Amino acid sequence: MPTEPTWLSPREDRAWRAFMHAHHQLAVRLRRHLLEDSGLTEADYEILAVLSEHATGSLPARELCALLQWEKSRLSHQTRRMQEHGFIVRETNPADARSSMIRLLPAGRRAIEDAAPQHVRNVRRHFIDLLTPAELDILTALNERILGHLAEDPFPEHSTPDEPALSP
Amino acid sequence: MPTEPTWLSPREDRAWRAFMHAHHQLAVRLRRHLLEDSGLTEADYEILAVLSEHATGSLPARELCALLQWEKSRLSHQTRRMQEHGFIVRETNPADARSSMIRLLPAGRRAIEDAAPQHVRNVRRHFIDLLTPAELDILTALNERILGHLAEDPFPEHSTPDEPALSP
DNA sequence: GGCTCTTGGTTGACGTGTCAACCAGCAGGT
DNA sequence: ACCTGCTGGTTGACACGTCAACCAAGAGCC
Repeated sequence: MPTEPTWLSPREDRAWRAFMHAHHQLAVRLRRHLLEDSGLTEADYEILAVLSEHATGSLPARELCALLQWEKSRLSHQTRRMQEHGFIVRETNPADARSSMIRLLPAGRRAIEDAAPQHVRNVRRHFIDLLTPAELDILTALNERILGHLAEDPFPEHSTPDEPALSP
Repeated sequence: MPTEPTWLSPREDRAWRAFMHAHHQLAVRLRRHLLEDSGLTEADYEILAVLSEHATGSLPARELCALLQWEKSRLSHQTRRMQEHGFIVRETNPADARSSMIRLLPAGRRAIEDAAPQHVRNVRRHFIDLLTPAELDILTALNERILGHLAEDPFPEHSTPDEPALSP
């Protein structure tokens, strides 16, 4: 039987490059627009978007992590910076002394409310408006298939990094 | 006339999230595989791939920049690191004393030749194999449309950063 | 109560990418 | 020749994300 070819065919290669490139270029463009007309980073925006969608404007860090699919250390660094900018505060959770609550401050709410409309316009301009509704649905289906496959085929976990597994 | 809605519809939002997420998750996965089974970074891989495709194994930095669509400073940092790893050397270009040539070293060629087959397998496993040829072509067309739009609608250039435009 | 295990979060170090500044060398005009 | 501008490349400072180590507080069990 023929083994799988080592290389991608020109057509496959083109598909692969287009896929990676399109996303990357689009992400770069949107980041620059966002930063230029609102001073927010993509990371800032994501945090503020999630927080502002929650009535209380306050979430445990753990939940933020889960919603954003971020590593906890990344969230910790990011929230420290945002606290210095006055967008949020980290306060201790009375229900669990280990946990910390991330609370949206007025400055943070103002920032996201100022930034969001223009950002959404840019998403439309560079993505949504280029596709018919049917194409949009196809694209969603294919991308979700890729995501689904990644989810059900997890990365081989790195044999717990904490305990160094020594024999004294 | 109805103005454009400020927010994305649920369907649009889903499409947008799937697009961004699928690419990001896939990129993360491939980076981890690559690093784990060949010790190469994505950036290393890209450089080595381009160099190894050229018969001479040597290119002016400027051309590498253009091929990879990288910033020149990024290339400079990256090539310095890779020179320290012994994958490449930077040598002066006899034809133009400003320019520097990036030359692939044997260790670099060995590295890319060892890494490529497994990397291609991973691209197939997590991307190509999930799609029928027809779907692959559709996806290519849509992604290339997005790329084309970005290309013909360039980011408003930042009023030349170098000259500070002062009035003495 | 004590003992261990787990969970939630922080920190520091490191590799990477971007930006602005800088510098040397080429090119064009006079 | 000279001056001016442009081009190719390097550097340093900074923001970001990942990893491993660490710490403190809960949970489970004797």
